[in-house]
Amino acid sequence: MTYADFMTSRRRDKAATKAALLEAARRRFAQHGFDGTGVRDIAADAGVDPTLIFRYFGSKQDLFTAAVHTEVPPGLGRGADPAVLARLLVRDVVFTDAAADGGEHPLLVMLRSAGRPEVRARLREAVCGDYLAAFAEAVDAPDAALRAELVGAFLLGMGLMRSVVGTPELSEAEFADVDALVDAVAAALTRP
Amino acid sequence: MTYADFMTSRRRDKAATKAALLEAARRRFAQHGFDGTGVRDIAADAGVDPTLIFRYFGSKQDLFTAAVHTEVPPGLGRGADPAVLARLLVRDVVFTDAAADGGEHPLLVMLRSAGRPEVRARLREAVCGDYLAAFAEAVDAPDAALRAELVGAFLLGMGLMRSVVGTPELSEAEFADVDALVDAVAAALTRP
DNA sequence: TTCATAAGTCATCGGTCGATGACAAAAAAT
DNA sequence: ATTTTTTGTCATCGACCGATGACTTATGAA
Repeated sequence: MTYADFMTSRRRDKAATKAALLEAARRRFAQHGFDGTGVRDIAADAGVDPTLIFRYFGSKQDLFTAAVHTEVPPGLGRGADPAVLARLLVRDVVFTDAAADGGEHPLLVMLRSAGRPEVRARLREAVCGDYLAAFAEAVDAPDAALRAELVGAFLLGMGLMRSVVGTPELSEAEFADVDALVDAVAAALTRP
Repeated sequence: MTYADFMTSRRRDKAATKAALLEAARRRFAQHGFDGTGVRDIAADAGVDPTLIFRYFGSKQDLFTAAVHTEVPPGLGRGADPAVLARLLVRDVVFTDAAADGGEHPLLVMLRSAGRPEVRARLREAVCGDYLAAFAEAVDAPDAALRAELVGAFLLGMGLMRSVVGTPELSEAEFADVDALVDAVAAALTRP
């Protein structure tokens, strides 16, 4: 049931309105970036009056922040094997189903709006703090941090190829198609 | 000698003005994206009147197109070893000196403005046609195209980590620091 | 020196943007 | 049934943006 359908049956539901705005914002921001998206666009997608954005979120920037707020790392335990960590992340964030999960992954959404300094700072924070730290700890080498960043580069690049560049093979691929190759790359980067 | 210095000594030079606009545009677009950059910003950086953009390039969009116009692939010969091809590209496009070369590499500039459909189309064209094709030809495997895209993802991801995310190790690294690791990844992806 | 033209400047337009505050209507409380 | 509070709507503002056309000034040929 879409939000519009909902509004025809039961009207005036603050929580549902906010949720609809958040999902619409995530989609718009992911596709067109922060600057390329207007509050009127988001509101139209959500079937809602544009001014509700300011009432409920304060500003367009605050709505963006709320939309890309990522609930920290999933269940990636520290100290695990870096290669399985990489495969886990590829499965869960790179090959996440954008249609099902209420929009694209926050990291990719931020990536498309990285022109804004605050967004870039938050992105760096999320990538380095939440994700790369786990890798760097798990790698046993003098240049562990560099290797971790290279693993991150590979994953981010895959997400980019799929959702931004739209390269033919990767866009259509399933996780199983790349599992072995991801494992090989992660092994090459984490085993000295 | 900057353009401003030039203007104080010898004035009214169409070619120099166009060049200054192109360089300023490349820098601004790379840092803030197409939507985040105004014609007045570019003109101010170039020390030039904003209306000259329209006189010399037609529109902001046309200036962008001219700024990211990439002079096709460098000297990457077909049929070479994929691993040395990868290292060559990493050295020449990922680790290109943004300060020296008149701004960032066109691919990264486009990446930051990928919200616009025309830009995304041109980016896909450049990535797939000019770069990945050479890889796919050189790889001898049934899934050569997919492997080539994964190599591309790795390179693009590295560029992104350096210029957008600003990850600490990769941002400060020299080509020599990653040469061996890049070679290892390329080998893992291209040798079955 | 004069004058034609190339190069740069100025004033301004219409449109869109984010944001505000006054207002209307629907639920909920009394 | 009346009042209160929540939820959504409307009109509009000031700022900025890309773009245009008329105007001014420098340059180089005659």
